[in-house]
Order: sequence, then C-alpha cells, then structure tokens
Amino acid sequence: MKLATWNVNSIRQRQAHVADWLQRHQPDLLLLQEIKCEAEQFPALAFPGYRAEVVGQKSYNGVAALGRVPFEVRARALPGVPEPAQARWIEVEVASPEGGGIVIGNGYFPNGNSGGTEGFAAKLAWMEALRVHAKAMLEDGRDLAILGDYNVCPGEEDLAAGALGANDALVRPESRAAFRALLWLGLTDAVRALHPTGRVYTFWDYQAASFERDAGLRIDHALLSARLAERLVYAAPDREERARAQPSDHVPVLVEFASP
DNA sequence: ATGACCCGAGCGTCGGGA
Repeated sequence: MKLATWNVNSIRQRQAHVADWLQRHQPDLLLLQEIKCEAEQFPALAFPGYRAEVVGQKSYNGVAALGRVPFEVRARALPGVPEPAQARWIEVEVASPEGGGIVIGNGYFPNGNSGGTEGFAAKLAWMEALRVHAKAMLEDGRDLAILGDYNVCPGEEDLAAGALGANDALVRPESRAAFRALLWLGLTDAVRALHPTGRVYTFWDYQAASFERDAGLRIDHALLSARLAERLVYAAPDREERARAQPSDHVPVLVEFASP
C-alpha cells in the first residue's frame, strides 16, 4: 500500500503536476491540502482512475482525498474544533489486507502566524482537538495514519539555519510540544523512522531562492500507529517535484507499506 | 541592511502563506 500527502497550493494551478505525479507513482491514496477552492470547482476529471472526495471552501485552505482503491469518508471536519469550521480535515477508511480497516486522516493544520495571539491559540487548539480524536481511535484499537501539512518543524534538524525566526509559529516550543504529544500517543513519524538524521525537507519558500540555497523546512508529515509503522518500507519527500516549472512550494511525501 | 514570490479576489491593492 502506498499513501502520499501533498500541499499543492491551489489545485487549479497544479492539476497537471498532480495528474502527472499520480501516473508516475500510482499511490493508492493521495491526500491533498490547500486546494484553495470550493468542492464544485475541484477538477475531479483531471485524475483518471482516481475517485475524489473534497472538503473545500472559497479561496483558502481546502483538503481532498484521491483514491484508486475503494474508500469511505468518515468525517469532513475535525471533531471538537469551534465554528466557523475551516476546510482543514477529511478522514477516510480503506480496507486492510488483514481485514478490518485503516483510518487515514488528512489535515491542513493552521499556520498560526496570522491573527496574533488568537491565531496562534487556534493552531494549538486545533492540534489538541486532533490529539483527543486520535487518542480515542487508538484506544479503540484502530490502525491509523495521519498525513498532511502539519505546519510544525518538529526539531532543529527540520529546518535550515536562519530559515525561520525563533518566534515563528512553526518552531515555537508550544507547537513542537503539541507535535510531541501526538507522538506520545504511540504514533511514529514515518520519515524520521527511516531517515533518523539529516535534511529531509518538504517545503521551500518561493522567496529568496530558498530551493537553490536548500533553505527548506520539514513540515509535511505522516504519523503512523504501531501496526502500520511495523510494515513501513519507504517514507520520503519527492524533492524533485520542487525543481519543476511552476511548482507548489511543498513537495509530495510518499509512504509505502509491506503486505502484512 | 533590505527585500525578495505566489495565490485568490477582483480591478485597489491586500491578506495569507511559512
């Protein structure tokens, strides 16, 4: 089984990139963030062989699941997040080869740098709601993967020197603590499990020739419950995608599992 | 030292991104 996550920074600007990437990599499920459109505007016909389920809104945010295997939608919003809900969560279930299902959450976590202290508090509240929700699913014994744009650099090795200020919401101690609280539930950071050290960036700013200088960040992640983590055979960002013409500022992160 | 780029909205320029 192959899963992937990709913040595409507008699906309407990136649909050819996504269609081409799907053809080359053929993941079972691709989770998208920042589609920046309403569900009716999503170019579902651009991805032959894939079924699209979309949680959209006008202009901002927006997530989607593209699947070439059967899946069902479990939720279109994160439980426990106060209204007005933004389009930041879709949760699906695919059949497991062992029988039973695998729950796959797709999140576009709040950035937390806009809106002052209130905006940062909303980021932390969103992450706490996710922790509570994930904890309940794990206590139910569910196999769980949470993919998406977490908007958190978990550690100092997850950003280039000088790429962000110390007070940035992506590296603030509270943001990192909220990320660790997810790990403490028993989840495994897939990319770090297979690449324990070194640069494994998933984002480079459009500004200041960040990609050319490799001034990147690791903020797109896949967290896995134990049985899934034990089957993990591949987890890495597709860095080459950032070198293409008119790229997203994020690259896809691909994770692959051996059959049980 | 400073600014830098991209997207959507909508036609001024700006908020948001990270």
